[in-house]
Amino acid sequence: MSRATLRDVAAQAGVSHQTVSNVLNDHPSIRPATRERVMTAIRALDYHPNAAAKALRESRVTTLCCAFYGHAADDITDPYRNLVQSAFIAEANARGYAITTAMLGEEHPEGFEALRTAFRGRSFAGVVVASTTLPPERMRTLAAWGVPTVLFDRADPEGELPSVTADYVGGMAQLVTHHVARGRRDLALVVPGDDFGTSAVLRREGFLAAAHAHGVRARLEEGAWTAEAGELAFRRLWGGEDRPDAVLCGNDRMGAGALLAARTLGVSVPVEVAVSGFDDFEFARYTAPSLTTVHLPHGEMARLAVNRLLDHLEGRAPADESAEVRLPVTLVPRESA
Amino acid sequence: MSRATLRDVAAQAGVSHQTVSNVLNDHPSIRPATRERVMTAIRALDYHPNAAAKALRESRVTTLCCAFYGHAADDITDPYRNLVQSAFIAEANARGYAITTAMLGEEHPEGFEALRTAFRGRSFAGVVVASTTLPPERMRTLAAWGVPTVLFDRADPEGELPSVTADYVGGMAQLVTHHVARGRRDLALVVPGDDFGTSAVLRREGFLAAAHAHGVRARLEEGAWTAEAGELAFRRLWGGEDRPDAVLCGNDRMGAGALLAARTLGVSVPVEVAVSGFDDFEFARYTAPSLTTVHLPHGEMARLAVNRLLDHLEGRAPADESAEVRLPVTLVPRESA
DNA sequence: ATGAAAGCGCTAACAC
DNA sequence: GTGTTAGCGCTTTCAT
Repeated sequence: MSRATLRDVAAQAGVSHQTVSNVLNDHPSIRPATRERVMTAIRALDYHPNAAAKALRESRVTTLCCAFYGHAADDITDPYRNLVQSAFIAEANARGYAITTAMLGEEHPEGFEALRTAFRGRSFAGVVVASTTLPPERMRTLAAWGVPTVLFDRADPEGELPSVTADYVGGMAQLVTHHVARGRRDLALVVPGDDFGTSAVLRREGFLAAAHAHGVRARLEEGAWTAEAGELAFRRLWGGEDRPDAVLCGNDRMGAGALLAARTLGVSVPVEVAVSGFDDFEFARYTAPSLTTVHLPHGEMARLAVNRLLDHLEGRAPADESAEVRLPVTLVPRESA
Repeated sequence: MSRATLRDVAAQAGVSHQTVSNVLNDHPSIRPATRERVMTAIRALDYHPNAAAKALRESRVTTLCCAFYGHAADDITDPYRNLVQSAFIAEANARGYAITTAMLGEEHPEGFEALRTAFRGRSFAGVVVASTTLPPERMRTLAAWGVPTVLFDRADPEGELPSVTADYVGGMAQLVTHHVARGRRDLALVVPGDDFGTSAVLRREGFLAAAHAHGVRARLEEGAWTAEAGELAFRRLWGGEDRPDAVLCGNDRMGAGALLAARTLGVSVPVEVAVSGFDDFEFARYTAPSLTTVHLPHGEMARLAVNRLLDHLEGRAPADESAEVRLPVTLVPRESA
């Protein structure tokens, strides 16, 4: 039932186990007849090579790790993960690699230790870390550990680790321009504050710069990346005397939360206030009103990240290996703004 | 930088490599002093055991596969996957196993071959297949291949493979009772038709039985598990002369789609028609109106599935090993019904 | 073109 | 208690 080995195949085919190995690895100069005989035996015995033995002998790993970093509580339902992971898996599989997934966060530092152990123990060859908030110290640690890494959705401030990101600054600028073009003059952006996330910082900077360029008022309101945080932030903004006429949210989940708050408070969107998100996840179409947002090419980003990692691992890395690759984004106007 | 082996540690500690192995595996009767010396050497050399060598020697695998089955296009953004996978990973890690993830679907039959190859090649010890639509033939195949399997969200009609599901019938009954209690008398259920999914079949049966018990009208409208399908189904139902007064959807994504259709058509929910979903995903709170639904304990289901698989693999399987474990669900009334 | 020998890093036997 | 021997299943020399 379970195990046929190379030698079993060899015996069955009447050759040495070596020859079987050669057939399997498409070695040149195997006689077609031999090859055929071996293949028949392989099929007859339903032989499948033992991955561990192969890995051990070749000291070569064909597994990649896909690590998500964040607060478990916040991110466990984050819809962008599906898309990202699906693309990782598809792309890695296409290049002959398997994917293991890890969940990382400062609340569970043992996760990092486990990652290190797994890497040193040759359980995976390299990692893509998907996160908007990975602390720079962690990047330094990964680099120091020598783990081949590609950052996803987050650049390395030191420029040491390669990364794949989107044009957050440009996206925010497009959004601000859109709001201003529709007559908004008092914009508020809800984003996490000091969360180590250049992603948040860039969204903030893009927002402030664009608002300034247009000569409109710009203010910031703090909120985590969750729907609930968007809800609370909107309530705070609306609770004051001095209400903005557009509430931009750092992502779509927050946008959905803000829309709920508006609805609960009886605030008409987009008449009284415009609301926008960022990311363009599936349900941005299904909020009421539907959510104006910026589309990030998450699938493409994920494919790119995997390919950069694999190019590095397979030694065909380009010159700009540690650079940040920043993909363009597109404004998606809907009903909310 | 990269590799210290058992023998390096042994040399450093001045013992045989076996002793190091014994220390690592907490063998009885190692002198504390020796142990201490070995541990110091391990730390000094930053030694981490090679997973492949260990696996090869022990012919024991500590990786589990988490396979999602479905139309890639439909399911790639399915929010329930996050939750399920996070729970898989957390639970498996807690018991010392890693998780690889695979995406399966009939459009890519080579995925099944790859799964088989990986299993036979001892890349993973067992699999949890998450799917509402896995065809029974595939179950038979997995069973025939001898892959230790636990089905998630889908029972085996033959009762051969163990499964973890939720009480779809009971959930639908609760939902129907809820609608009827609020005066609805003409209920339509949108679910996939002949999709091999007992999950769909059970939802359908629960619906029909409950409606019949309450003596109200019940009809079926076909639609896949996506938001778009919910949208289209609602439009069809509303396009006819004979409109229902409640539209029950097979899941929340469809429910969100139905709500969008209602809004677009100017139909007031829940005044003119009630709408409900099933699953209770994050955004059920954020649709407008918020979506009445049935909460499935996905996290608990996932933990259970992993534990059943591991109990089986580790030989501490209970008597009812191949049974379906069906978890209770709870009605979550919101604004839409 | 094919076979024999060696060894990847580890653990399970048994000997000392 | 600790060391020696053997071998998990495979690929890489090197002979033939």
